[in-house]
Amino acid sequence: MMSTVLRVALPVPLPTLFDYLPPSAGGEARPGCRVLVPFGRGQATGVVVATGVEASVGAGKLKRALRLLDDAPLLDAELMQTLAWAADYWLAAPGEAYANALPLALREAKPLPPLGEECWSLTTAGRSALDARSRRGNSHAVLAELAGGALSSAELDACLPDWRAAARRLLAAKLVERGERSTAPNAPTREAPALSEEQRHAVDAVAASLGNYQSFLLDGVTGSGKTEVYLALIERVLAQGRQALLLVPEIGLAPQTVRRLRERLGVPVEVIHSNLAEGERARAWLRARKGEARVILGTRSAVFTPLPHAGLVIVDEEHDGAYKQQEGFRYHARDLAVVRARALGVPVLLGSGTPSLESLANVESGRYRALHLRARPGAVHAPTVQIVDMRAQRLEHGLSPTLLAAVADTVARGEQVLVFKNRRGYAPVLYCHACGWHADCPRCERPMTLHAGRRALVCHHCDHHARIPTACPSCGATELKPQGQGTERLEEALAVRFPEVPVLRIDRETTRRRDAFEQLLGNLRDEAKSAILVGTQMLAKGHDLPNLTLVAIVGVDEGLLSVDFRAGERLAQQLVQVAGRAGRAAKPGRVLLQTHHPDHPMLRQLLAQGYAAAAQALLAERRQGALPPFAHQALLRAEAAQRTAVDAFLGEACAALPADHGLQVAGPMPAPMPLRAGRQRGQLLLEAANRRELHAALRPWATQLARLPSARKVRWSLDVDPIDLY
DNA sequence: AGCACGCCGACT
DNA sequence: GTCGGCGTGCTC
Repeated sequence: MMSTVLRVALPVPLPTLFDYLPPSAGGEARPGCRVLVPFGRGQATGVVVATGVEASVGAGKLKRALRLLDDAPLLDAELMQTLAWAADYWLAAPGEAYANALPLALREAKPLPPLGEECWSLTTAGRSALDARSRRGNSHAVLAELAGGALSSAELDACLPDWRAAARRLLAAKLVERGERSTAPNAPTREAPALSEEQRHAVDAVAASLGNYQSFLLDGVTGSGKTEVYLALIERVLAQGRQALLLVPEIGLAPQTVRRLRERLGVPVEVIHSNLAEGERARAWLRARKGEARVILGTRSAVFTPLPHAGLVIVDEEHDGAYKQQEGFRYHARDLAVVRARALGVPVLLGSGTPSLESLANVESGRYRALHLRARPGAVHAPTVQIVDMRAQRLEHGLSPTLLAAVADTVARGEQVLVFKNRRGYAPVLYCHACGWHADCPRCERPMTLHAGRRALVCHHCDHHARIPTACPSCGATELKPQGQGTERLEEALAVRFPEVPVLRIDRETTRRRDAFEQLLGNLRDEAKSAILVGTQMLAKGHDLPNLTLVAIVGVDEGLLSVDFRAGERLAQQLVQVAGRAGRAAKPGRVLLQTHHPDHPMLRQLLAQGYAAAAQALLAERRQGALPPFAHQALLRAEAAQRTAVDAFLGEACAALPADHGLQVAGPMPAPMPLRAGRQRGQLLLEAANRRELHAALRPWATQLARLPSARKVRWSLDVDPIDLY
């Protein structure tokens, strides 16, 4: 009889689990518990996946686990099951999937942190030091703040931004001490508004499914009141004593949402995202696991939060690509949310004003139930949209007379304008008027973007910086010209043209500083003054500016001409989201769309019939072309310094596909960007009409890939349901 | 992935 | 004579 062992998932990118003899001391290891094990020459913390199984390796190889780290499973049965499913579905290394589910602080062999909120208070010595004024600067300020009683880290953050270093010194000097206290939620301070007919219908439909799994797609344009539907449902879930998980695509959207949740619900609301300090994140995760946290708001990784009393899962802006992890364990949080909801036996609500074609196809097939919010309660009318034909117009820095006139009208009325251009920098190309040379990134062989303010050429693919040449390196001419427009150039042109109006540029460059963004927009929200905002897609989301009545979209042609089959969908979503910024309050909104392709069918349909119709047409094209969501794809990517290494690996990989796999194979071929950051890139695309077939073929293949000799010479990854083919 | 072992070039 | 380059192999 073979000895029975623990099967452990370790955080290594290997397709295997590892077997260990149970630790000699300590309690019973159960699936979901963490164990410390000897691994290679060192130690590793892993998650027990199975117990009492027969060893898969010879007894000579078996080692004994060192120590059991948890008496009770840290990951409950539902999460263990969901993670096993996820690792299998996305063809991931199981150890990486389990590691991903745990906050970083819990992947170490340390005792669990206390659950309360970290708080700071004065010691007796501290009080004397304060009275004696023996400390100066921030240290004194910290003492003074704490004089009135203990404060949490969050409260200190609010009143004294640079308190941590001082607090650490005071802690070392024993003038302050660190404790914990349980989070006391505030009573709700805000009443729920009356729901519209449509909102009530949506709430009732989902509420009727509470206690059972069912997927819903809530299709509601910007300003239609999706958030109120979420809030009303969360209230119902809380009334049943259950937890709600709300996912948002990015942290930027979290603060306003969390404020709204706390004002309304009067229960502990936890925020979980990757910008949180690791200790805080672990605490929030553990409070959810204990059932103390009742509402969990978070980004992608929050989909792994334990929910012992789950009642509802919501995915806001479900079409957003940020839900897909693009390295390591390449899961899709929206899809995983649906799988979890099924395992938890609770409804899942996917919300978007511009649903993904995947979700629309799921509605069509009956897997999801559709709910609609068509009215915009806050707005009088949907904005009017007008196409501006750029052909044969005299352009001023890329801006047509029509567009400039509309801007002039709007600011003359004391209203605000948003000029949208999805391109940072001054100009996307710097070229020589004499010989046609242009500045390319040496590591990507793509044009470098001119950044006038930074006095540099910057590659937006690899962040390579170069100086701006004074003369053409090819012919020596000094007539180097910026070609095309970025936000920086538009800002400059508009500031010259409208000297009396403040022009604000909002993109990744101008909002480096944390709260700059909020501050800039906050001022605009309060004041009914005219202003011109120039920005990239950062501006497409969230923020409600009641005095913004004109959205001018400058050039969308890149999106219309792209070879990527998802470009049309993404463009339609982006246009609708940006257009939604216009006219949210009492004032009607107007949207101008500049293009060289005014007759493009997708544009025409989007404007004439709206997103739903355009999406149906795109969906029909996808069906026609046997593209996702009507086909299923996996993409093997590889990169290396040497092209030959890439080709060798992809060739071997292709040859290693099982016979009679029944898949469509495209490649091996160069990636759409064949060179990036000095590395040669290639790919192999696999496609099947049937999901099961795809997985049946890929499962054995994925484990084989790691064993290919040529795999050592490249960096490679396998991506199931890739959303970017670049 | 990390880590060690192992065999070939420019340095104290 | 060594320090160290990264090729190869392994991790229960």
